[in-house]
Amino acid sequence: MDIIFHETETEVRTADFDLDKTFNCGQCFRWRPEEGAARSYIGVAYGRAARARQIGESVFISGGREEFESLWRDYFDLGRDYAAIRAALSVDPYMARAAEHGAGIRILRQEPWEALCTFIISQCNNIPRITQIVEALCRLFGAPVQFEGRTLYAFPAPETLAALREEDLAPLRCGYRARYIIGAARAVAEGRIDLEKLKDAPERDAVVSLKALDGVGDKVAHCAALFGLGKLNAFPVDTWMKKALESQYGGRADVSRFAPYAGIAQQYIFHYARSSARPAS
DNA sequence: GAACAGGCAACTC
DNA sequence: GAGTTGCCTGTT
Repeated sequence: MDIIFHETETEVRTADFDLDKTFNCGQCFRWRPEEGAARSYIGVAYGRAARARQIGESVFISGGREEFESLWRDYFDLGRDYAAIRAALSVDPYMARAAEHGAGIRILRQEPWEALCTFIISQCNNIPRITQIVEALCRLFGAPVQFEGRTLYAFPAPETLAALREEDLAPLRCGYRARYIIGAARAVAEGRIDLEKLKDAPERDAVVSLKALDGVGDKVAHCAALFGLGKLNAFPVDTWMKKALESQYGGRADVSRFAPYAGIAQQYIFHYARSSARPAS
């Protein structure tokens, strides 16, 4: 992997980074395709706005060395050897195909609160609507961030949402999830759950702590652990995964074969199952 | 109108 | 403990 610092952008050159797959494999909801530009996205993470665009095997991320080293290198998980992980995960023909198909996906290290909150919103919702609700949440309650003359919004802090009432979330049209969002925000803001601390806890303990929150079950807890706490062995099972596991392993999937990277295996399977069910984009 | 969408909790037996 | 049902809202 080569890192090249240009005047206003940092170039990451590697065969193992595919922006389209990384942003569209369902792990995040805050990177939007830039209109009129292919393979170019604008998003906000950790309160910083950026453009990420890809040309061939080069990904260009806005910002210089300081910003790249302090944020984007970790955010895009660029220190990890995904090719070696794919090889280790290829323990059966199906998994090998899924891994091959998902080459280039990187698990983003998102803000813990953002991951928890967006996956609470995701329950029983489709992706366009999740994106819409998350955007509205940020627009209404997030801090504005200027980027190239446009105003974007950071993900709202738990403290901000903790001060709201359920009715304040009515414009989001997120239904019964409003109660869960406020409840989780208060738990975080009041220190009843310490997400930063859970980053260092064993995955099993982190999942148990997350599930103590109202509205957080197995699936959401594993998503928050995988995408927000860096627990790469967390294995969220949603309806897509259920179908894929059922058809490939007869419902008796032995996830321990994928340790310690079951979460990455999950992303490969999820992406593979979904893209073979839809016309290629 | 009914069924469903990247679940969860409360309730049943 | 496995299975069922209501929940907000929007789309098909």
